[in-house]
Amino acid sequence: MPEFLYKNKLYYNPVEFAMDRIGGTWKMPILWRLKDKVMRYGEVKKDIPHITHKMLTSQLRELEEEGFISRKVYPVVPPKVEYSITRRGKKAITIIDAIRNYGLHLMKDFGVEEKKSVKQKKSK
Amino acid sequence: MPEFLYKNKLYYNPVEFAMDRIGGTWKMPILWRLKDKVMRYGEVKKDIPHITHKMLTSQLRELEEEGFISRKVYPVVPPKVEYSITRRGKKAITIIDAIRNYGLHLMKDFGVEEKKSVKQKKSK
DNA sequence: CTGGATCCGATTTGATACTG
DNA sequence: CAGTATCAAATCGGATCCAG
Repeated sequence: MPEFLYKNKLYYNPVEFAMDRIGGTWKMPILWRLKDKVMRYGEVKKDIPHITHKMLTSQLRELEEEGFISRKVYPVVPPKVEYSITRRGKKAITIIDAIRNYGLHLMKDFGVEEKKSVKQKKSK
Repeated sequence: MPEFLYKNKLYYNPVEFAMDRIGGTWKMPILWRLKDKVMRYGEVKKDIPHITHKMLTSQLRELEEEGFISRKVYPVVPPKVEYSITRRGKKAITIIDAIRNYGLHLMKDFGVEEKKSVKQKKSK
């Protein structure tokens, strides 16, 4: 089994490495929203209603540090900050799209309905 | 944003649903090993050296409960248990393969060597 | 408006001991 | 050999307050 270190953490396979970069609950949803538009902090926050302030800032920070998005600060008052996707981030969109489609397939397979406020199973 | 319930947990998108089924540190590596062969508990354990006994049993249990693998117990002493991949698990292999390839791409992009050599850490 | 820091409970994971 | 139980450590996430 291949194993390697990155940022002082030991990884056992490429899947784990990829998931540490763009995995977790929020990174993919954030990247997905930035895939074809520049957005301000508040816009992203509004677009992902359930994310907390703490999680959004920390996840944006990590995505920026690892080069998936870029951050542009306008020196105005009040502050204005715009986030946009980078080339590396665009590459991630490809796999996110694949995972998303697989997720939709799985939901169907498990009989889960993708509808707001509806919590029932589909009869087979 | 679509949202739905499954097993009393609230999901906000298909990606999150998929990752909850086959994500985490160990599920994909386990499925990957079972993709074309039947293996006993001890064989999987040996093949994934760093996984702890507790994590392997719990992850195998979850994968079984959600239909990605099946478990066959031989009523002998000492116990013999074989794990094999199901149709649903095979479907997962497709996306795992894609994520794995993306991970390899990312590693190259980040300049990480897929060898047991110790790579230099980056400052945060 | 954006972001950082702190407290703290919840969840996850590892180590270890025990069982048939 | 395969699996279960328990305790403790580590990590994660939410709420809240402060700052430029």
